[in-house]
Amino acid sequence: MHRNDSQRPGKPGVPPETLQMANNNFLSTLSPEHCRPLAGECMNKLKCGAAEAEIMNLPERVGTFSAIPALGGISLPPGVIVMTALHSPAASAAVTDSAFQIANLADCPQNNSSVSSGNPAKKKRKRCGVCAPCRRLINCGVCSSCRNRKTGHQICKFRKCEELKKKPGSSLEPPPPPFYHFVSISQRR
DNA sequence: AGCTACGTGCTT
DNA sequence: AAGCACGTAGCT
Repeated sequence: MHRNDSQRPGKPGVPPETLQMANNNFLSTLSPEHCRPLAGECMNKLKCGAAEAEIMNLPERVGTFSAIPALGGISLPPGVIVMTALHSPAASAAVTDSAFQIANLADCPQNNSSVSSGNPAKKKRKRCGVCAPCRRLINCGVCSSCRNRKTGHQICKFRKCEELKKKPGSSLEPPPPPFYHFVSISQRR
């Protein structure tokens, strides 16, 4: 049958083609469960252990700024908007409320120790983790890459990183340095 | 050891 | 040019 090897069993009655892509395909919420999609793969896998803990604890800690260790646990009045430059993994993780920041964090060069030196020439590139395809969590199951998974060894076409689609040499834009993130502590009073 | 998926050459 | 097939890097 057409059971794709990458489709999770999920609901028995639902054929793979009718997977609610909009629901689970993106990291819209932050929970360990959501971060454990098919094939045991989760974007860049949140390797920053401490930072991950910060993320998970965030909801309980919003309100005072103890949620941002980098700020030293400062308490701020409601309505204050904090602008953080995500240079510090800890700070970025603490203010994270979207997959963008998570991916950014996991993808930060400081944490990329795998390609640690030597010849960058022949190394495999890694997905950026922030583009729409990268944020997609579930294979479509119908594209050629999904169907030819056994022989093709390619990721679902809808999940193929935009950066990896480009030729290795053609990354015109250097990575944007600090990514400013606005946090509204209390939207309204 | 096994799996996923990037890189690349070949085919269409 | 696009798609397919294969080797293998990188990771668990």
